Amino acid sequence: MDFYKRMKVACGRIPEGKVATYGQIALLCGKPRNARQVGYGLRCGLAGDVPAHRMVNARGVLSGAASFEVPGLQKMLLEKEGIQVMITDEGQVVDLKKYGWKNTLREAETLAVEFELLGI
DNA sequence: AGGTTGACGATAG
DNA sequence: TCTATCGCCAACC
Repeated sequence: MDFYKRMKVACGRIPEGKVATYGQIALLCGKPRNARQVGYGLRCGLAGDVPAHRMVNARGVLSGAASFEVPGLQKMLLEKEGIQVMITDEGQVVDLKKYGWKNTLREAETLAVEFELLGI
């Protein structure tokens, strides 16, 4: 199984105006304990052209903001999609209750079938 | 081959 | 709720 190829597909499913967590994507990719690899894959561009700005950690923090080309770019992209980004002592944060992607079990299953079909 | 790193996450206290 | 600590694992020295 090619984790990073799966990542590319899974990340592509995150709806505009929503954000997903690293752990959530790892789970969708069939490797629930590989949250760190999701971040690694994005940082190194191993997942190709994906909407990396929609990725936050489990607390809603834009933990990868510093890795974007321009400082503040991730925040800007999110706000352009209607997502409110707050500034707290933890840094730039979004409200997961409001903007977190709540994928259905059906979506997860569909994704799994697709991976099988693609042989990844 | 073995130690370190890190866009993470869960849990105990 | 906040902190400390531990588990995790592919990459990269």
